[in-house]
Amino acid sequence: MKVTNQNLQIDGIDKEILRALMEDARTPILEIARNVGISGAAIHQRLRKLEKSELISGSKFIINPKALGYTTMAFVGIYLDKAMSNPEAVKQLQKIPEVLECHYTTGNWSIFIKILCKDNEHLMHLLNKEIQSISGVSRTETFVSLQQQIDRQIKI
Amino acid sequence: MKVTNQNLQIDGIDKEILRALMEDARTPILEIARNVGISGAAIHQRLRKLEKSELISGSKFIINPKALGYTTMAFVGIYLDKAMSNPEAVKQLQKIPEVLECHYTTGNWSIFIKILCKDNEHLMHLLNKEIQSISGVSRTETFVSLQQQIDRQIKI
DNA sequence: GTTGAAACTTGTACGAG
DNA sequence: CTCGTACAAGTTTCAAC
Repeated sequence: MKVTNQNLQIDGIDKEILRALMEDARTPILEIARNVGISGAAIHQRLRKLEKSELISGSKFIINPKALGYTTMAFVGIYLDKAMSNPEAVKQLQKIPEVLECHYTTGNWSIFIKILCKDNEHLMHLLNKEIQSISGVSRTETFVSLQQQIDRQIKI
Repeated sequence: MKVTNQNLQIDGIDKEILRALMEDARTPILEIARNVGISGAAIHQRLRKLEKSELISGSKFIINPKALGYTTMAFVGIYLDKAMSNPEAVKQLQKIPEVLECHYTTGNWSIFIKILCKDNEHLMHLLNKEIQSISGVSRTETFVSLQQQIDRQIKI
């Protein structure tokens, strides 16, 4: 079965390859080849095709933030003064390493971010000192994640 | 119960290893060794130590959802009826592949999720058909991410 | 902790079906 | 698109420092 998305053609074998690598980026090509039942060279060539298309945007080691003492995740909705340009605020947020995601969203807030901190004190410092001190930020609304029950990529 | 290992000792070399692998999980050990200036065997041993500690929770290929036609990311705050148990709702959300993250948060909402969809029609379907039909869900509030400007892991 | 070397496994290129 | 082969490169183990 072939699925066409834009100009990209991904068949079942490509999906197998991606699924294996999405789970563990260091899975050897030859191991995938054995599981799928075609030669390593074929897998290799398909991988190159997939990389050349923009389907694969990289591979990453995932570190466990808890092991580093980062136990508190929170989402913060940020209100900006009308005069304040969004890109300028993002530039400032970029400098705060605890900011993991930053979105320009519809709705109440100008900016919506995900942050990771060590404890409540750390969270308070981030909110009151780091984020509130960015010029243009007028107000924030914070939601602490008590537990993350799902964390995954889109299914292929 | 396992206690998070706070007395983990990470030196500069470990950090170099992690930084290289966080950027590209397929970076060869020997390449890291050359950059750091110690032998491949030493890097290998350190990596095993890091993997045995719970600092590394895996490695993943990152696929670009846009190449699959998923262009719209949104956050949805979900209100649950008081009678509804959170775990049951999460179980239902787990079945929806477009739900990438699910958090139990403080604040207005019982559940806060991140979803990825192909277009506005798809988004509407998810909200009105998939999510609203979960028993116990009373109301939702949606924030569409028009642009994601930051996406990264915690700095080490 | 680190090392180099040995033994083994993978990655990659290429010609051919 | 796939394969087999062949060589380069990376991984893993281990005795020894």
